[in-house]
Order: sequence, then C-alpha cells, then structure tokens
Amino acid sequence: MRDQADTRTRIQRVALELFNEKGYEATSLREIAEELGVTKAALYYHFRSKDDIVASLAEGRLGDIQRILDWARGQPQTVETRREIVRRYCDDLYSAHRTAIMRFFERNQTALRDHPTVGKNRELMMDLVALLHAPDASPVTRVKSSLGLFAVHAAAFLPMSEGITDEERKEAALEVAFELVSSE
Amino acid sequence: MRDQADTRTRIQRVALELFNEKGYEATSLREIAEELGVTKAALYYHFRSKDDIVASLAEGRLGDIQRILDWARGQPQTVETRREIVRRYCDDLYSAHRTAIMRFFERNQTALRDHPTVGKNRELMMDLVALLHAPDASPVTRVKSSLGLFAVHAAAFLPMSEGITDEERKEAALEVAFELVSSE
DNA sequence: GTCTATACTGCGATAGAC
DNA sequence: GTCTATCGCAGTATAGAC
Repeated sequence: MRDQADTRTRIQRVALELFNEKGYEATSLREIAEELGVTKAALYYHFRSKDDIVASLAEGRLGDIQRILDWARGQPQTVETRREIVRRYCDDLYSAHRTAIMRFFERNQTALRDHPTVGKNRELMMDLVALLHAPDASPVTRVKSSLGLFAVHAAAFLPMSEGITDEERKEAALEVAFELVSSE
Repeated sequence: MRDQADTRTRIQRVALELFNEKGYEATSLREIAEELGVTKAALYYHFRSKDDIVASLAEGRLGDIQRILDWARGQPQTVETRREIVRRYCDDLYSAHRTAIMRFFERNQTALRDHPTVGKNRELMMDLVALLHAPDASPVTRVKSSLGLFAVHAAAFLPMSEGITDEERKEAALEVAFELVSSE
C-alpha cells in the first residue's frame, strides 16, 4: 500500500517535471520510466495510459476551482465577493504545489485539446468568470472582468527580464485584477 | 515559379490550420500532405523539415514586432508613445492574417520550446515590454505594463461563453492596456 | 509491484525514378 | 515538382514470468 502510493506519487512528480521541461507530446513514457529507474511496463501498472497520468494531475486543480465556485455561489453578488474570488484564485495559483501543474496546462493547451479534464477545466473557468461581473454587464465589462482573472494567471508565467520576485508579481496582478472586477 | 510559390503557400496554410486544430506534435507531415492531395516527399521539396515550416510561418510575425520596435526607438519615451506601441501591437494582432499564427505560438509554447524563432520572439517581446515603462519604474509598475501588453494578447484568445464580438474584445483590451502603461 | 520481451503502429526523413 | 519505396527509430501498449 505504502509502496504503491509512493511510486504513484513519484511517477506523477517526474512526469509533470518532464512534461513542463520538454512538452507533453515530446515526453515519452520511456523517459519517465528511465528517470525513475523503472521500466515502461511498471508505469502501466499504476496508470492505464499516458492520458491517465494527466487526468490524475488535473484532479487537484479542478478541485481548487470547484471549491471557489461552491463558496461563491453561497455569497451575495457584490464587488467584495468578486474580489474574494480573485484573491482565492490567486492564492491557489501561487501555492507551491500548484504552480507546476498550472504551467503544464497553460503551455500544453493544444496538445491536451481532446483530453476530458481540459474541457472540464474550461467549463469551470467560464463559470467562475460569469461570477465576476453583474449578470447584465456590458460586453466590454464582461471582457474586462475576464481579463482580471487572466491577469492573475498570466502574471505567474510572465517572462520577465530582470529580477522581479513572486511577491511583486502577485501584488501587481492582484492590484490589476481587483480594479478590473470592481465595476458596478 | 508561380507553381512553386503557390504550393509553398498552400502547404503553409494547411499546416497552420492543422497545427491549430490538433497541436504541432500531433500533426504529422503525412496528414498535411494528405489534406493537400500530395505525398510527404513532396513537402520535402519545399521545406527541409517540419521545423522549417514553423520558421517560415514565424517570419511575418517577427517582422511585425521588429517594425514596432524600430519605430518606437525613434520616439520620445512618453506615455503617448507607449500607448501607440500598444495600439500598433493590437492592430497587428487583430489583422486577419495574423490571428491564426498568433494562436499557434500561443498554444504550442512547450512543443516549440527549443525552436529558434520562439527564442527570437521572446527576445523581441521583452524588448517591447521594456519600452512600456520608465527605465527606473518600480517592479510592480514593470509587471503592470507587461500585463498591459498581455491583456491585448489574451483578449484575442479568451474563451467567452456568450456572443461577444471581436470589436468588443479589442475595445476592452485596449482600454485596459492603455490604463496599465500610463503610469508616469 | 516490477521485470523482460515484444507486438504493432506511425513518425520524420531520404534515395532515386520519372 | 512530385512520385514510390523504404530506412531507422521511437511511440504506446500488452503478455506473461517472477
């Protein structure tokens, strides 16, 4: 039991690392197995396919968004609630264990196009965006509030030349996002 | 001559279409050839490799950014100049023939990770971002101005549930971006 | 739970005829 | 300029021993 959980976790960790390093399609199961010092066949004991590894990686992330949705739906639709949505989304994003998985989805959208978890993710994101503006908001306001959420998203992966800390990125992103979701 | 140019162009068009539809790695030269009604070998007459097709696609896009850079470097570093940079960037992005190629680079970052044109693109983008804020700007201001350029970018590919027109996206993105590059 | 061995498929790329 | 034919390799996945 213990061994199984450990090996499964190790596979996930190494797979994610390699997916981010070289891209999803470009990473073969042979490479993952080699890095772990096992054989390809061993991977197939823990996961039914390469896609199944992705699905397992996505679980936590989907749970994050769902949790925010569940909370938000019990709140009044105010500017304060919208800001709190953004804050929670941002905190999830910058939590140590989510950054890598987020980058993976961010950078491999097309490769994962037909993967069921990606559709689910997209769906949840759109639900979340819908909560960031008044139901009768103008198109421009709707786009703006979407950009608020994506600013948080983007800031985490922005290529920046000089030494800017994660804290500074986060601060700037939140400032921008708060502004963008605050129109009445 | 005429035939050669035409076939080359047709290959580029079909390749880009399929790359966007299924992802770069997942699109084989066989599929591209089939779609065109020729064989794989024929492609190799026009392009030395799969990577070479990508390089040919990137040219116009790199030219766009370089053109903005060249112009901006002859201008005073004012807020007005920064806004004009954003405006030009936005116009390029929304021009009919660039949307597909932009989406391609946007969605296949990891797969194209080691491709030389991507490094070049990244480099030009960072040069452009550097022109969007004062040289002595604070880290938060630097992140914000980056987000301005990114907003224009993101708005073009934002998944939106309801019917929002390209014009509305563009308008909202420009409004946001202008605000973000306007701090003194 | 992990191994060896292997089946099968499709890839990018090349050689050489026409 | 496009073809047929083929090379060498790597991919995912499975069967069955231990």
